[in-house]
Amino acid sequence: MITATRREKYRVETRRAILRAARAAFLRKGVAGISMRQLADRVGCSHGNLYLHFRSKEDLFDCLVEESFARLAAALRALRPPQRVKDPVAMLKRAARAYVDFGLKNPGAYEFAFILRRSGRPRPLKPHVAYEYMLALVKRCVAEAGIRPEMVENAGQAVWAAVHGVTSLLILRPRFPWADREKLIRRVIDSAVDGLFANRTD
Amino acid sequence: MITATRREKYRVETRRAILRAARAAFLRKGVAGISMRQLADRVGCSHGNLYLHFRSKEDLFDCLVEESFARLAAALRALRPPQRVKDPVAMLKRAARAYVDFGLKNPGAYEFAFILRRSGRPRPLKPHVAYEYMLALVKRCVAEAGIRPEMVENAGQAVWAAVHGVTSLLILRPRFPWADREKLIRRVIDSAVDGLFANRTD
Amino acid sequence: MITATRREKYRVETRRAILRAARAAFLRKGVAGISMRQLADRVGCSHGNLYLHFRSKEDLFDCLVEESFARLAAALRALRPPQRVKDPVAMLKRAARAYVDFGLKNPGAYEFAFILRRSGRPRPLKPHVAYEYMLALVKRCVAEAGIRPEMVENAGQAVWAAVHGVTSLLILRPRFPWADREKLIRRVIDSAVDGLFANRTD
Amino acid sequence: MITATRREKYRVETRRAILRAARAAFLRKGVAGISMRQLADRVGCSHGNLYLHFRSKEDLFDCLVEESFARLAAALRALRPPQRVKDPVAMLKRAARAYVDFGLKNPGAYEFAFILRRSGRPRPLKPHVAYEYMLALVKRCVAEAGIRPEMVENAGQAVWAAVHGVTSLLILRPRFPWADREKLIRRVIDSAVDGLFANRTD
DNA sequence: CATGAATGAGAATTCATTCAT
DNA sequence: GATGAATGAATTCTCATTCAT
Repeated sequence: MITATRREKYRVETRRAILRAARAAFLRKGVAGISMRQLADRVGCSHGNLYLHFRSKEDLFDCLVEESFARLAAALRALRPPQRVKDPVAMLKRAARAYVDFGLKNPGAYEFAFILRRSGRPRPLKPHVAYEYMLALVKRCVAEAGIRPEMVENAGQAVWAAVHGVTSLLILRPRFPWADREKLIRRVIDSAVDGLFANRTD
Repeated sequence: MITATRREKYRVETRRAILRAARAAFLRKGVAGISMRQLADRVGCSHGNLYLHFRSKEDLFDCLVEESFARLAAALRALRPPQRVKDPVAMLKRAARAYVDFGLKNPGAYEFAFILRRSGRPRPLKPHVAYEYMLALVKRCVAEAGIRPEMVENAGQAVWAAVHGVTSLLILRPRFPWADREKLIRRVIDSAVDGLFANRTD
Repeated sequence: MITATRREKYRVETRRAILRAARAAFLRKGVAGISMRQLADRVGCSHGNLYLHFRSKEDLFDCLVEESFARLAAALRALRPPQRVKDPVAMLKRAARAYVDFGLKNPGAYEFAFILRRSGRPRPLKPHVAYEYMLALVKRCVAEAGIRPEMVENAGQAVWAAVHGVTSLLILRPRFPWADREKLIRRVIDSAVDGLFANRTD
Repeated sequence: MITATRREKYRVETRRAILRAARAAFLRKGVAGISMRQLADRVGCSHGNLYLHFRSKEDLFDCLVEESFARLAAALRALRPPQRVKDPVAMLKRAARAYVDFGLKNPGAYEFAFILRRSGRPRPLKPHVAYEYMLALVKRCVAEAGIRPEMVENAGQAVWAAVHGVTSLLILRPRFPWADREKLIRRVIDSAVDGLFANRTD
């Protein structure tokens, strides 16, 4: 029925509007810093309405986190799949860059996904698409360089650590007098990736 | 007077007990997730009592942060001062390592210093002893390598970003299947520091 | 819509009930002597509910003050407008009498308007309809008597002071052994008004 | 014993210091606006100490009120006793003026004595020295003028009402744009006193 | 005598959530 | 489906008061 479809569409739109407003509001004021009432005001609906779309504030928060992961996955999927890459080193740098860019453009999502703790319950041990994607690229680099196969995981984790470091610092301390964000990001990525191919004896 | 001394001692002990309990509680539940009343319960005193030692919840949090910075500063002061170092590159690596080690041994302190936010407002811009210490070392490296003086700050920040990355990931995700923490730390540091001396054209 | 109207009506009723209870409670216990919780108990609703109608306790108090002024204004508007009065002296006495009568018939309103203070801060400078009305009458008397124009304000304030004196004393000290309230009021007003036309050299 | 005397002296001094500070503080911030702690700070002693001199905050307040009455009585006693006055009319005006001056110089005391309500308990029906003093003067005027003896009380109350009016208004509304306080006071008093001798038929 | 640590009741206010309309 | 009035628990923080030292 058309009516049902329309309604459904409307429902989805409202839900999206809520999520969008919540993302922005939580980002600026913090999760605890925004009330359901204030959120409803920003959405332009009654606060009671929010409960027709989300069971609770926590549920709304959970949806945002999930959405965040989905966004990050999409950002990485927009790059060429690792298997078809010709220059894996360059590609690894581009992937790392995409990761950082995602974090800076979606700081709220990044915080939800990689920084914030949920009060009480332990963080779920989800596999990170991002990490797995970079790991796949690192594997592709094995042939090209002196990376011993047993070091692949370690290498991938090192790259992840570095990019996470620059991303999270830029997000958490936006007012620190960073010399040049652009150059900083490039340098961190270059060092981390190039360092993979240095001769190590450990 | 003996009485005064005893009182003072008692005061300090209570204050410490509060700080200890607050550190643990804030870490587990988040700053916004614990109320002064709950905190008082954990300390074993009345909630009004907390306000005899700290002007407000925010003040209490700030004290924890400051304490954390002080601990980190002490850990770095145990190293040789930058001016007297003979091999600054090696020293930079050792400093970075000390930084990571401090974070892993004092995860709570590290979180307070570099990860947690006061609810809402951005944290004031305090100088980081850690960053400044490493920056001083990077400056000492200028003569040795191709670091252009105007890039010193950028270089220091890149090193900080990398070490912060590995430290915070290891703290926040202790159950992630890290391949080898020891090697991971070394690799991140080596890459970050060695990367400073690579030829760049940016 | 009927529903909306009903709701609105209900809202207004609740608001009125709160104002009524607050007026009584504040008068008996003082503004600082009644808490929002106690007030809610007297109204018969939750204390949270009060905040749906008034932003704060201060706001509630201000509404009561404003209401009082409005009532007094209405009482004076029932008299002939100053411009059309033929015998301004008699009219001034009648206005003064109306002022006193209002105070005695609405002691609560009078207290809110002219006696009670918001805790701490001085009350904002509102124009007093009562004072302005009497001032206008005094101006009309200028032609008739030896009141120098530059003394008009002073004269008006003197009349106000006298009528306020008798009104407030009768309200605040109802059990004082007043000889004869009626004669007292008349005497105070007569003296104050007649005194305006006495020859003074100051 | 000398020691006991000295101690007693010290005690009295401290008590006085507390009363002095309390009078000033209550006046500026209101009774509910100052806490015992803040008061102790202003006195320069511990808050616990206050309780060695006054059983409670209310007790302290009561003492202030009593002191206020005593001060007013002293201010009036400084004038010539009514019986020995030669020109009772002039003296009545001077007494009225002394009353107003006392109020303006001790606004806190005046508020305590004549304006404020105690929460709950009704105001004690103490005889007012001030009123009685003025009443005595009015009696002395009887011979001089056409005041019928049975109107003496009424006349005295009318004068009191007028002077109370100007005093309390000047105290409660210090920011009102009074034209000229000095002339206002004089006019109110003159009108009230002179009005006593006007021919009335009531 | 004086101190000040401690208490616990209570202040104003905000919040997430429910539910009759 | 949407509204918004109502709730009551929870929040931070202040206060008068007590009492061991």
